[in-house]
Amino acid sequence: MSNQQQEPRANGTGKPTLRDLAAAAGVSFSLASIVMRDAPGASESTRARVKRVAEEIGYRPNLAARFLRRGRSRLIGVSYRLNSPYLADVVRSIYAAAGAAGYDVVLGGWYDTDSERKAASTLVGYRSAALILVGPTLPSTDLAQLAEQEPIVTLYVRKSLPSADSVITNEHLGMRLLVDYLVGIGHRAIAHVDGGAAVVSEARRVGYRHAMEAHGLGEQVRIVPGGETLEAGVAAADRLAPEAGAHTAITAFNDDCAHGLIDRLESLGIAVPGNLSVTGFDGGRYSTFLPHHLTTVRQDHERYAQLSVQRVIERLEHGAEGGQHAVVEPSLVIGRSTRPVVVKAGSTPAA
Amino acid sequence: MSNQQQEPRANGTGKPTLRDLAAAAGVSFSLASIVMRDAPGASESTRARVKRVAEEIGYRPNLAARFLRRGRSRLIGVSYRLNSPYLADVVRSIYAAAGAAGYDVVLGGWYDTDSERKAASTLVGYRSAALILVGPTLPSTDLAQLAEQEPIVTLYVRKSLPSADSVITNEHLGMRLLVDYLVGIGHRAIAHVDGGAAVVSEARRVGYRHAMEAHGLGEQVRIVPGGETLEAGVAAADRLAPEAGAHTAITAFNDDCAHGLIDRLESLGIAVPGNLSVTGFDGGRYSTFLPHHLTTVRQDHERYAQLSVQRVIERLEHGAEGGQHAVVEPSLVIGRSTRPVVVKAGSTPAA
DNA sequence: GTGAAAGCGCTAACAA
DNA sequence: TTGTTAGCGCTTTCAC
Repeated sequence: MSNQQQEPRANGTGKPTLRDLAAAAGVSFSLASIVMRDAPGASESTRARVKRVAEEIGYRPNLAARFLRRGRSRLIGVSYRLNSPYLADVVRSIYAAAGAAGYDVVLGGWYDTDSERKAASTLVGYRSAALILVGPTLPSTDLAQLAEQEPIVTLYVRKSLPSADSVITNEHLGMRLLVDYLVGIGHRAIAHVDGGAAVVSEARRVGYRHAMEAHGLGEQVRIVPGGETLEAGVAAADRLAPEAGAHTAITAFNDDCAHGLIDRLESLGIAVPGNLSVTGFDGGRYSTFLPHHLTTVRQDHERYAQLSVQRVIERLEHGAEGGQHAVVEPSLVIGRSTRPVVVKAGSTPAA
Repeated sequence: MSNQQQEPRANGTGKPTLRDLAAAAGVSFSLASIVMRDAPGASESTRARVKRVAEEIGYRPNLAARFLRRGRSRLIGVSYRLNSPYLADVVRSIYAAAGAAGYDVVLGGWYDTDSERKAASTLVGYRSAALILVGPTLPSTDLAQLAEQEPIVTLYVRKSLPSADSVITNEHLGMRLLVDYLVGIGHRAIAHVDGGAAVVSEARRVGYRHAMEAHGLGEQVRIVPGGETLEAGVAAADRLAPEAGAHTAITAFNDDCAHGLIDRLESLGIAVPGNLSVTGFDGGRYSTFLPHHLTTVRQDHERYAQLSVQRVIERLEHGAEGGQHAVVEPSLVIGRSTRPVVVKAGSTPAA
């Protein structure tokens, strides 16, 4: 039918341009543009025809040109650590939330602080309108620099920057849920494996301490050096083994740490939860995973996504100020890594 | 010192442009451009000064403008399924390999076939020079359409398209390694839990069958319906339980399936590896994870990344034809989910 | 509905 | 080293 079988102009990229599309569809350049961006000003029939031709010749709007021309874009840059299944969940939800609000998402993946810096820089280079940094490890100075460029919101991590927003977990509550639960099933001697250099270590440590004190167990507070990895959990187990009898439960810094801890404890002949109850923290995809079925606290990743996107939109569209910090409440998940304290015959449960 | 404290022009985005940078640094527009793209033609001292000023005023090259102007870009689009820790590994390695070759990477995350289609489309919209599709689920028709636009290479999955490249696993070898190992430690009655609709199911199933036949165990071949998820593994365990005594080992379709299988078997009182040995397939980050220490085959994700990037470059820079399929050999990882067959007193090991 | 025109920020080639 | 220039492909405004 179309007797104007014209080939895409050799324009360097080999790909058809809007001008090619207009020619192929027999409409004006402007009309083609109107159709492709779903703007008003074209009849339904033309619209359908142009779209069909676009499909035929494989035309796709050049996003670089579009963004360039549009200036400030409806683009949210999302930077996140590859390789972390927990975070991937939230990224997925950000896609959904942003899409619903008419924003596009551009991803920047990273795996260490250097690559994170580069990823953020690239995202800014794309002239994203705002940045969502998922679990950033960047120091405040870098973050401050980014915050000067565009609104940023950090997820899971709160940095003390006047202009950055954040969505974070109520770490204290999380630890309290865990300790309350353990105390509720009879534990008293509960130790905590610390997160070391991890950003939220202190919050969890303090949360643990407060929760213990709230139960009048201040004397029982015991904090063991640890970290946020499987390996750190393994090392902590070695550290704990000599004093095995002294505790009946351990709150590990996070799920990975708990997994490492449990694995090593069992190798050392200390059964979990038989001899010792262990809890995690995070509630990611793999944490309540078979077969440990960790007792842990779960985070509602979708909520994080919604809050962060909402925040971005408030700042972008309603000119809201930065510096707000939303707090998400975690919830307790009871697994099989904990069990009630067995009261020895003849002894009385402590007060 | 710099008495030309001029504010960034209000250009809509609020961000400094190259022109602002040139003015702030007191150099010409062209020189600033030369410095920012590390092109020859500027003295070291100027270079340093311009870079410093760029830092000061927070100048970042507008990537959209740069790509637009450059036409065909040194940009590789990588589409991958969010939420899969295995794949994130390879994405990370693609970053490294691409970076080393002077390419940038733009990520497209997805979570179902629809969003995968959209992600791929966006990547093309960015005028990426080539596409690496990690574990695509897109049907061949979509892939063919993409392949018309630019070179594509599919990872882990081979589709029968004349123009697409792929990097895939030697599934047959993987299954053979597993079966050989099991037979070597005395197993004869080895069943296979199938992957169902998964793309590579057939290859693994056939690999299993061939390996069994190679050992003269064709009679023992038993294939149980399964799938690629934890849940599928659980269901398969239920299916296998009634005939528990009939097998001494199971090769599960993949690691997730194996995990589900083991977890359910143990709940049913069938110890792994005590009563039954189980193997996985994949070797991702979480598969040889504590505490199952699955016996499985591992894939060298870095190798996939290197091969795919190399392929992209061959096509882009040396005009190579598509349609090549690189095969990566997996390697056996011996864990704790398998153990030698215990020969019952009075019986003789079968021939 | 059309057609013209300006210009987003940049690269790259050129002459000075 | 500099300044100039011509676009990359698109959006958007305007008069027709």
